[in-house]
Amino acid sequence: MPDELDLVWKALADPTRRAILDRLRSGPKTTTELVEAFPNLSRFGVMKHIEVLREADLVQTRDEGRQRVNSLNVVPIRRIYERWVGRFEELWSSHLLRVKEDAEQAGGPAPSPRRRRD
Amino acid sequence: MPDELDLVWKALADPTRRAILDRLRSGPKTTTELVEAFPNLSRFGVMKHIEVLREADLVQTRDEGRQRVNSLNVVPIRRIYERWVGRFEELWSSHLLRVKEDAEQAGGPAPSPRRRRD
DNA sequence: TAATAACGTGACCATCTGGTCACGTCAAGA
DNA sequence: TCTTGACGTGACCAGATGGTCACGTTATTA
Repeated sequence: MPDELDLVWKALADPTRRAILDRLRSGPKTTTELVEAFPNLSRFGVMKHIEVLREADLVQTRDEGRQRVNSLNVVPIRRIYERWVGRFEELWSSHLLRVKEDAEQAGGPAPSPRRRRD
Repeated sequence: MPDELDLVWKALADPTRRAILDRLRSGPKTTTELVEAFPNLSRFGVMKHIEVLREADLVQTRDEGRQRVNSLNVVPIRRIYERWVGRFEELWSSHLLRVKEDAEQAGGPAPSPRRRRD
């Protein structure tokens, strides 16, 4: 059952597209600026990725003269977190509860929840 | 450039696979139990999805007699949150500052982003 | 106006992906 | 033992995806 965030998930599935979003975190960029950031891809390749991101509403564009400015839209990422990742977050914190002594030693946010002794 | 979490992203890109993970949140399930949850798919279709999830380490399996028990592993989801979503979270909270009133309205069903520490 | 720089479109192709099926293996119970 | 039920493997197919290119349009600037 594809939900309405499916386009977003599909867009995020590609490493190049995630890299583009990473670049846009520091601020809007023109298409050529983005293209130059990926020397191993052609202009069209990058443009296609931008288009996919645009259809997922992860990137918004506005034309400025003869160039196009692409800016990041964080809302869909937030939605994915709220509606999906968050529910699993509850689960991994309850895991922490189960192995509480461990968690309190590790100090919580430490990336060492590897222990699953059940 | 595909990072080591690429398999996880790719696995999450499919709505059926996300649905499987959703089912596993309530506890481990045998393969046939999962198959029965998706009447519109054949057994092999579901099994292929499980295999993809297994390769991404999102699902762990153990054999019990002639049946196989599939259980959820939240660690990769947590990693994705920590290494990727979290960085955008900073961005959307600064956005929140900028359009604060809007954010407080829209923040309804959100599990209140309590984790903001780095 | 002419040249160039920035972007868009459509066609095209190889590979990946989601799905099916035929057939085979292994374990439990009559 | 023989049958049945649960799962696995490999082949196969249609459609999606990631990538290229030739060519066209629009806007700046000399």
